Amino acid sequence: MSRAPLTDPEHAPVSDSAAGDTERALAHAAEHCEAHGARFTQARRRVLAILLAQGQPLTAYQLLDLLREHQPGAQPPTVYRALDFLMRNELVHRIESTNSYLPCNHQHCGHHPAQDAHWPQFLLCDSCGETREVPLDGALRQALTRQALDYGFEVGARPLELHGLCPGCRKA
Amino acid sequence: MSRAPLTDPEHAPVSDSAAGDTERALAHAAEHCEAHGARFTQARRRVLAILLAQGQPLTAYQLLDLLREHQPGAQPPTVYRALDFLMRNELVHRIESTNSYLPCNHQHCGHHPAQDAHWPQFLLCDSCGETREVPLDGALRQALTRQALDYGFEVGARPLELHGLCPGCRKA
DNA sequence: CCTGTATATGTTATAACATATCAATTCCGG
DNA sequence: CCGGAATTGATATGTTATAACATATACAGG
Repeated sequence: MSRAPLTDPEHAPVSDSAAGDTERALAHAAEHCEAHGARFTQARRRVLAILLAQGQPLTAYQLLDLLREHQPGAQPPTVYRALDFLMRNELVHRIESTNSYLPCNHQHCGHHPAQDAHWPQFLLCDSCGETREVPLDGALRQALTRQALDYGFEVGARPLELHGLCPGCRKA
Repeated sequence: MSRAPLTDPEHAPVSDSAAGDTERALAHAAEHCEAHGARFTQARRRVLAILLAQGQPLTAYQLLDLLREHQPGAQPPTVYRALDFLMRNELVHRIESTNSYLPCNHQHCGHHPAQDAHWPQFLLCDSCGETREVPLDGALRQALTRQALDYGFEVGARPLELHGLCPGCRKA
């Protein structure tokens, strides 16, 4: 599993617009937590901020390294607890096939039929690591549900992880 | 991730017919390897035999414990090497979402259009752990490929892991 | 304001999953 | 039999994730 190099979220990276996006996403997360009676603490905010700033999935220990720049005493449970919280609150997704985490882009919220809510799908480039969250298409959802039912299984709304090549890497 | 208790493959379990199935599968594996110039050694045979006898996915370390009953000095690399070999030769699959391994049931071999060969699919019961390998249905494959293409992605033939409830657990 | 209770965090250790490295052995074609 | 390639043995380590327990903080109700 090769991963791209990282940047320091506090100092270096991100264009102005990306930084703006991060701020908006953090504000949205804070609201969302408030609305659900969940506490959006410093540690949780920092972890989400790092993920938003990176723009790519990170492993828990990459996150830990970045978190330690702000919070030198951070330990693995610090990160895993924040990730658990963020996942419970639909703010972060875990990618099982790469043991990594990325912010929810809310593609699957609101704009689609109820069935698709919280049933996101990921397109993962095996060449460059690009990870794209997209809403689960109705036809695909139906085909999935249908085939499982052919064997008597009832599928839950777990994210699908589709591996392949992104547009850029297909040409190259 | 809770896992069912295990039995000793050499002594206890399996009905006569299951034992027969195991023998047939081992014989098939031996042929298959011979045909490909691959060496189906004792260690590899044992690992496959254990997986076949268990009738459920096993983690590498569960396998290691069982393997040690025959081969007390076995170490993690012993198991992982055997698994790598068996996976390269399409005799075993890895389930990413549970870090476990199970024998290929060859559902996806021969009886289906070329596109589906080596593109198996798994139905996983989140309640009892039952794992079923089934051929990838044409409609589903098409829907997958299609949706990925909508975003410019070209999907590869990675197994799908569909979580949900098996027929038995749906009732309960 | 204080105090009980739930929630969150700090800290240490360890569990669970997987690979690197290098030496010794085995297999098999010539 | 010889020599190279594949396999195995053995030790160590890397990577991902959680258990366990102590401490701190938030906050509702008296």
